[in-house]
Amino acid sequence: MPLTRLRPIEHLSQVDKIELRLQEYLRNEEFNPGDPLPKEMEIAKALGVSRTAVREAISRFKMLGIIESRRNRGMVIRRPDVLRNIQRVMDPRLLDGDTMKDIFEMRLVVELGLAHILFRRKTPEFIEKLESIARTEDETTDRIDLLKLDVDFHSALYQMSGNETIIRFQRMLMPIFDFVDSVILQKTGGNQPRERATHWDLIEELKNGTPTGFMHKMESHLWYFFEKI
Amino acid sequence: MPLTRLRPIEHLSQVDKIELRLQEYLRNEEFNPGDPLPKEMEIAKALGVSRTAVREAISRFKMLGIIESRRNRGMVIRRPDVLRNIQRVMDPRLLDGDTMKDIFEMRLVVELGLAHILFRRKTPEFIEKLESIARTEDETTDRIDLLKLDVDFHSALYQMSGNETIIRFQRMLMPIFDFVDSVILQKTGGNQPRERATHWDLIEELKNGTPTGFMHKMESHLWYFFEKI
DNA sequence: GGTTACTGATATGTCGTACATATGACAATT
DNA sequence: AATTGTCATATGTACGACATATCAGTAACC
Repeated sequence: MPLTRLRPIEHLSQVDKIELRLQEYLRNEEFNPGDPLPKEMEIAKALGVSRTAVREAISRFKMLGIIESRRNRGMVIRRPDVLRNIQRVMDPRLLDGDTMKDIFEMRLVVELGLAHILFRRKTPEFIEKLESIARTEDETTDRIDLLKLDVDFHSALYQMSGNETIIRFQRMLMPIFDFVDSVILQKTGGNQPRERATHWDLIEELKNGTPTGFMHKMESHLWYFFEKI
Repeated sequence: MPLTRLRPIEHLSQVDKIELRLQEYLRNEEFNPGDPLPKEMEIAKALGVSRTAVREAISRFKMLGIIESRRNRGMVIRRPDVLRNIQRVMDPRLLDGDTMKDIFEMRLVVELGLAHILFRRKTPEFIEKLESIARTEDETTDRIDLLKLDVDFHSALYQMSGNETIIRFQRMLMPIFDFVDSVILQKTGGNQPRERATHWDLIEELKNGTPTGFMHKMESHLWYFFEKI
């Protein structure tokens, strides 16, 4: 008897269904930030469900930052913070290995692609900051401190991009980077190929070189990460 | 009188406070996917609040995909889908201009950085697909269709990366890309500089060239977008 | 006249309770 | 032994009640 023909019944909870309806309602009605929403009771009546269930569904949209409710005045559409929600979920414990690998690879992609923007936005102050970090690195031997300084250096590069979304993207993914870094460090025991470009090489290229040259240096710098992936 | 010294009183709702407590609880207890959570009533008792409020807070975590509740069996920690939550929020209407600009710039960064991965993962099948799209473009004159084919071409490149997160990242940002594309198209009236690298140039480079060469071509290809930003 | 204080309607916030119901474990039946 | 019945359980849903912040309009006050 071919039971594969019997598709399992979708059984969404009431709240799930309300969530879907609201989502579609929000899309179709073309709400803009600041626009008021109907009252909870009106929505409940319209959907034929209890206010409790509606509140649970709406609470979910509050988590996403799409809806804000002003006590006793009603609810309004909010301008959501795109990255906030990922940040909440960026926990190495909760993600599987493949996803983390992908995310880390994406970091490499972004850092390579960053070159052009950096040359466009670089200033003496930023260069000075990078040099300051590199100098501190020269005086540091502790492995943990060096890892932290490495993070600082790359963070400074993101900062230089001036792109707030990219900066927050990096900050958000930091837990994953840390995790992967430490795993790789553990695997390699800290041994690095000698031909690897250093932070000083990157700075020099940034000061007197070209975007393409910088990208090559960065590629070399990140090479052994590529290898590990 | 310096009223700036008076920090406004934080008045979080009960549910907001519960949300925060749960967040910290989840982090501290080091939950892994599949781990069971205490019952709603137990949580309510422990926090000294009503079950209703607890359910509203938990409902929010269900939105993020961190918690899943199995009817009458209890709640468990779930492996969240990192990008799902952004996707829900990626609505051009809800984002402000600066954020969209940043996001679009990030797209450019990613596409430039993609070069190395592409050379590593390219196959005859993917090249053929790109050529097929480019051929269709040659036979198309309608502006809207061309825009769609352009999207297809770049989507195919993302596909080639084989990185599921990057692919979904692109798919997720599609609404923004579309929006910005159409705005730029409107501004420029479709006029493009003649020296701009074409899709055929990119394909040729991908077949017989180098990652660096490809990046240069891509840079040229995307140049007029850079200009607009 | 303009500020202050009172008052009430309103919509959200919170709670308690009751009941529905899917689920898995265990018992009963053949 | 395998299927079916039962039962306790924890979540799902609903309703009603009250608390309370907020705003609007009104009254009182100097």
